[in-house]
Amino acid sequence: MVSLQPVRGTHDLLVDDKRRHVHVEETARAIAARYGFEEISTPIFEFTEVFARTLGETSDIVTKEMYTFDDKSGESITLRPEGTAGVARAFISGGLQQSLPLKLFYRGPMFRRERPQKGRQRQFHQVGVELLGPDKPMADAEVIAMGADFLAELGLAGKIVCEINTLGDTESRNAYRDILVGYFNDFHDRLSEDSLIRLKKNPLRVLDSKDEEDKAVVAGAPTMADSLNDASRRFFDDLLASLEAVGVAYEINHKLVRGLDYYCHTAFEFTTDALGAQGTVLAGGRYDGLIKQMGGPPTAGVGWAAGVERLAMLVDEPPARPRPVALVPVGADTQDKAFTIAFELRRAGLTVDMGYSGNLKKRMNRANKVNAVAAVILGSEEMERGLATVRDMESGEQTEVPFSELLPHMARYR
RNA sequence: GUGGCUGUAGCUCAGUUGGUUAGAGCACCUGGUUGUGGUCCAGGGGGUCGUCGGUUCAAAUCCGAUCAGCCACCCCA
Repeated sequence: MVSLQPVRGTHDLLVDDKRRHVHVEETARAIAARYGFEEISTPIFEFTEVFARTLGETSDIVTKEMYTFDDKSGESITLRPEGTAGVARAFISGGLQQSLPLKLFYRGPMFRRERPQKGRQRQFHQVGVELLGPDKPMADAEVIAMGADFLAELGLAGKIVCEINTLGDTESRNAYRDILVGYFNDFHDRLSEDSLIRLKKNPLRVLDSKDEEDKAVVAGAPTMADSLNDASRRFFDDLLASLEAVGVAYEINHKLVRGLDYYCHTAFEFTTDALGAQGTVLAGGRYDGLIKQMGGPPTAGVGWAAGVERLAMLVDEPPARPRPVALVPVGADTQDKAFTIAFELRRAGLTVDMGYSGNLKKRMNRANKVNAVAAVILGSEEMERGLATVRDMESGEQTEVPFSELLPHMARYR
């Protein structure tokens, strides 16, 4: 019995759930297309190196959350824990620097071996975008605005806020890190165990600790803003101005940091309080150093990824599926004719459902179950007279329609 | 990886201090209607009570382990 359960943290997407997912993915793709982004796919597994090198050797994802295995050639393979590294790798191996700037959209499953909880699974799905080439804040603004539009299109504008911060360039970030470490070292005895570890591995992350005592210490900490050099400051100011110009509401959050090493300058998160502890629904930032670090040509980039499961939980109802016309043959001798009519209607663009067995009552029952708009009833008597009975499932009204007029008559149910 | 809560029919859940054949609603199937759905009425199928082990004359009920789910920490979409 145990073997018939899905693996922990994985889920089947049965029809209703799948519809919600598709709705989220399709609106993301539609919005991305509106911004000139084209969809690509990269493999769901890569050589382990691709992720280990780019995500940062100390990140939690690399150290404890990757699904890594040796394949038969002895190569270490990893199921992708996120999308950007694979896209960057594809950019390099595909020689895409010739077609910059590149606007890419992707969607698909990601894998992280975490303890499941609300909004967190071991196999989950993301939609994401990457804008490669431009190093101007206008690009960041475009990408963030696209995220905001996407969420608005899903009807989530009121439930979600956009938080934004800057990590500055390398110089600014290093300067800030030193100041921050100096500050936190004075509070060594007040910081939580977790934060002491963060202080060593990634000091910026102490900033978003949930521990109450840590928060008190963090409240008095110097902010990134004070450590920004002129270029970084201007970059951030220009970005904010661009966002305002296109009407994207945001909140600056000086404590917002990103978990992955490759980010610089812009970091942003769209969050909600409707999902418990996992409130981040769409997040991203700028990663100018990533592609070079992987061995490619120096190439700037900005992007984000959004969690499809989390968004699907927030969306009220996906659009209803189209209501079909039901074909209802009565008696074996009308089967073939009904089958033919079903195809004619389908080829005319109608959604048609025809069952495989059952008497009139059963078939009407099924018509009702599939929420049919109309039923085309065909008995031997009708067939002899060269017509079918069309029943409007809403009103219950029935009309006899000659075969020759069936297509135009049914057009209203399209 | 750590902690708390939970596991009874396809789904949502009852199940009284351990005590006979484990229940309800919804869903499903059949009939009332030999060519007419949704409503209504009547009937029916379906559970080794997550799994394994223990305590007991007796376990869905108590104990242990294990698996899974949920929630939180951690981390993140």
